[in-house]
Amino acid sequence: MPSRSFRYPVLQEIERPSLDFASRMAAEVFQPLPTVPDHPALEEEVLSAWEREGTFQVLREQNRGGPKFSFVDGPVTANRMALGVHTAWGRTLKDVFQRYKALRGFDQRYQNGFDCQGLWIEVGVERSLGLNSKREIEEFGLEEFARRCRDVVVQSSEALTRGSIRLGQWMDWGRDYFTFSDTNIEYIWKFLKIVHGRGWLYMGHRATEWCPRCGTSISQHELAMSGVYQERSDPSLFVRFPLLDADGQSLVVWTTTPWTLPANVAAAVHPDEEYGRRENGEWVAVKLFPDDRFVERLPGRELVGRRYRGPFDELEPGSKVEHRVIPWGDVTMDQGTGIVHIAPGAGGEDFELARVHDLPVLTPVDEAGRFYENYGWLHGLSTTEAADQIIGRLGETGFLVESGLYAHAYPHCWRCDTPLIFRLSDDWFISVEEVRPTLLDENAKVEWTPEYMGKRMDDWLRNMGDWNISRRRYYGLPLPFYPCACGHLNVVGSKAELAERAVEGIDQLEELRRPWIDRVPISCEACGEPVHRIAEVGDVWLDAGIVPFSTLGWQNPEWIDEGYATGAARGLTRADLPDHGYWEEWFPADWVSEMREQIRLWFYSQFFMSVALTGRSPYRRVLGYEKMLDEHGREMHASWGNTIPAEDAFAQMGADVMRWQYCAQPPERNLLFGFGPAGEIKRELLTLWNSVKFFVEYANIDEFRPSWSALNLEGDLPALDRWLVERTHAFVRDAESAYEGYLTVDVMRAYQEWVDDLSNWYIRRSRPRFWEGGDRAAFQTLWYAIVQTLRVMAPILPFVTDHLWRNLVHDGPASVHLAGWPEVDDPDRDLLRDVENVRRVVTLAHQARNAAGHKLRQPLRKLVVEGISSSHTDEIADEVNVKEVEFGVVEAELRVKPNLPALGPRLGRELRAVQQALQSGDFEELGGGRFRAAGHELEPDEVLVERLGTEGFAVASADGVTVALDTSLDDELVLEGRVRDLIRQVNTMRKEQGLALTDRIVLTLPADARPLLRWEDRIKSEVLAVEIRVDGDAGVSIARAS
RNA sequence: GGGCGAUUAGCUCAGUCGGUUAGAGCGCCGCUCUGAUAAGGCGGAGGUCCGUGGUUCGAAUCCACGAUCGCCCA
Repeated sequence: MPSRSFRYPVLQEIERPSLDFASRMAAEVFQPLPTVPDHPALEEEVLSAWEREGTFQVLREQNRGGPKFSFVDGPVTANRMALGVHTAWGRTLKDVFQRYKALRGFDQRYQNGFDCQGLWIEVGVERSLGLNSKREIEEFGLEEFARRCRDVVVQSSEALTRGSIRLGQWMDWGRDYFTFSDTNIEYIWKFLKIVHGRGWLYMGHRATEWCPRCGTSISQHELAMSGVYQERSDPSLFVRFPLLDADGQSLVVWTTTPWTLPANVAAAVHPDEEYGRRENGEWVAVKLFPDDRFVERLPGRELVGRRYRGPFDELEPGSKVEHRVIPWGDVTMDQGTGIVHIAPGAGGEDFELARVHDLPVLTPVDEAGRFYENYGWLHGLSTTEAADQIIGRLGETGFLVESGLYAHAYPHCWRCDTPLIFRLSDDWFISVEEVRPTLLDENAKVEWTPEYMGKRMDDWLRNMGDWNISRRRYYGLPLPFYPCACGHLNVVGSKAELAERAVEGIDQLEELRRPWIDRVPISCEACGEPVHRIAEVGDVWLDAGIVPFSTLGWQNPEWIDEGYATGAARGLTRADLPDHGYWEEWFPADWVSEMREQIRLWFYSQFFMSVALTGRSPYRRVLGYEKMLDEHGREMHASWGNTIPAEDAFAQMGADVMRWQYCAQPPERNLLFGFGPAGEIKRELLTLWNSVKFFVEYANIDEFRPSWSALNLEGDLPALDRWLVERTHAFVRDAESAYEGYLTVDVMRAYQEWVDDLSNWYIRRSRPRFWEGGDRAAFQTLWYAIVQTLRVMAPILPFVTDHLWRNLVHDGPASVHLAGWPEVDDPDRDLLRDVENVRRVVTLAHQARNAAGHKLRQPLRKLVVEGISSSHTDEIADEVNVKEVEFGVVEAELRVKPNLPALGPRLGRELRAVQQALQSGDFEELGGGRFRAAGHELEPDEVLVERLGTEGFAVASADGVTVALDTSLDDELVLEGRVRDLIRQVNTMRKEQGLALTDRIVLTLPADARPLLRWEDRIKSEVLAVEIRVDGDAGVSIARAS
């Protein structure tokens, strides 16, 4: 191939910070590397270097004014006292892409956020205080309770920050947003007021999932959190409802919630399904009991309207109800009886049916899930306590047909794990109907990775109900709703408005929070009478969803330094409240990333709020990722002992290894995280480490001094060096497109292939050039390739890359993270392909050697290669240890195979005959690479020619390439083989005796080794011997020369 | 019940547009190379590509039906 003049690319020169100048000048040599890196130790060193040199600040300064990359961090709930390895996954991804964008010169905000309110925090405090109900919290005192909650946030945010820094995450620590700041709360108030202005806000009475322990309803998206649905056994009851107008006949219903039976008002049948009456008078759906005998059959619609006696009509609420049969198209025929017990006060769909059919609504249990007084003997019992008694009672009254147990997935409270019940409650909602079409349109513009997550969002947006925003709790956003007896709903939109309209109590308002805010009544804007706030607090996802507005200063007229640090956040952060111009610059986010369950949580809440306020999505692009499991694929549970605290992972594998594990993971699959995979990763990292170690050892010996500023050398490079440079450029390009696609897994794949090429081809091929020294091109090329790769991998492995960078780059940027992204030319793909071919040939030749039983140390005469050509004959000869490489026809039995992609379309059905003829050797050679078989003439590009073995040759074939190794030996070859054996033996001895690479020796050989002295010079130079002595019948021995 | 996805070696997973002998890593066995390597290379054992049917010269790949698992919704 034509020699190609190579030009080193000009690398971006960046002035390095002066504070490091002195220490750089002192480092005159490369620091020798230990055999194995101690990741945790070197990471601590790098962390202190970053700290000492202010590397992150320098980076931000360097990129100031550059193009903007807007990332908004989803807040992490500040309730845990240590970083978890699953949180570290997300934080790693966020950090990787921020670091990548920083290398590309992007200006970024780097604001971290904490979620500070809501049940998660409350429940933790309740536990630590030993409180177990809302009543006990109120007795404890809401003021002190609020302070305890804040303490949790303070401690947790410190712990999470420490862990994140250790992970290598670069954020603007100290300017974090805390969602419990008054500023954040005020922004939500503003949002709610706008929403109210559009008429979307309403108080609804509906059945919702309810946690009896927390005493609050649970929203649809809280049900989406992982761990909510758990397997559980419930009673399975078949219950008889006697028909009033037909003696001896009854409807049979099936239920798994006995406690709802006292609230029964109706029974639903499918109007179009067939129902049958058994001999004993029981009506059920025919389809569900196909083997039963029925004395009468009716379509469901003819049962509609019939009245029956309720199961607990002896209790006051049931006695007042006229129980009847209603039609319902959603009655399913897969389990139960086909007749559904309807209790509108205790079931979601039941409640909807009550509206349609104008049914009475019975609410059997209170906030704590206990029966109300008018339920007589059930009064005060919890739903589970009541179940047994209800079943017993049904047995006594003859209503019970059958009882058993039923295992199913049942929802539990996402925080306290209590089984949820359905309960009617008054909750505040935001209607979504009007904005739903815009939500769908906007979501279609968002680029989701993986794509199916966007579809999930779309499904959710299509099907979600109105947003239940109220919670009957304490430590949360105070909903600014002041309903007046006059019928007017006052919604306060800001602290200033509150102060203006306050009737009293404004002076004691420490924070916009219960209990202080509840002491501030305002005057009704309609009638002027004093009105009080409702007691409810807001859904935490309002807190997180407003972040793209509250932290960026939306509609804020003037920038306020540290203006975000208000209320409970005062003293915790120095975050500013920017002005509206800033918001315009940074909104919407270019990219956000969280785990998949956030689709219905944070991805949704901010999306909803943003579309409501601006008509636009708050983000352009999303990276979602799946779940973390242990290395065997099981869920991580503290009780199973398979959780890994991030602290342990930092100490035992190191942050880079963790980050590798996270980044090697395709986001659409669950991550199997653990120490086993970490061990593999450590081994893989070793290859790069050892490559650098190799470079450092010989560069020190050779006193090689790379120069960052003189990288733009011109001139021809030896072919192998040119190849490594092109190979590295190809890697840079591949990594670049992987990063741009937000797929770290592709960066890792490209890196692993590159390292293999570096270590198992370039370095292995080049070793003698480094031993001999003086080959500037070799050192320069290896240095260049490693240094470029460090830059590419710096976002993923920020510690080990910087550690190596600081050792290798003496006059360039002080840190790899300040070095920018390598600018490279398009790689020479022809050259890369050529070397790939060489490696294919070498692999085949090694196979052939293996088959022939000749060790690689034994030189052979000739290798013949057919089916491929290459200019790299010397390299092949050297790798295969043969004297001669010949490209041409292998003199051996032909094997011809059809080239299917070429022949298939042309021959169609005839192909099979040709294939068979070729396989059985029934073909004619026409010359020029053409063949005739089964009556068809085959062109050269329509066949693949391979060769089978032949006398005196070892042959190997694959994919149309054949190599034949001449296996005959002569005295000369045998002698040379012995020489190589000896060299290897001596070098092993050198190593065993601990000689330095540069030590010279005196070699003593036994007499029978005398013939080897024909190669004396070669032996001397390869084992660094100054003298070879021959000494009778002693063995081989060495001594260090003085 | 509806939707989405998956099912490939002992384990974890690749497998491009339908194409020749279905691959990798780890683990196991044998051999080998080594002057950076605790690595590397070569070979072996190990496969009902979930099943059935279809389309096609040709199916792990496309289509249909079914099974199992996971996730989401109800």
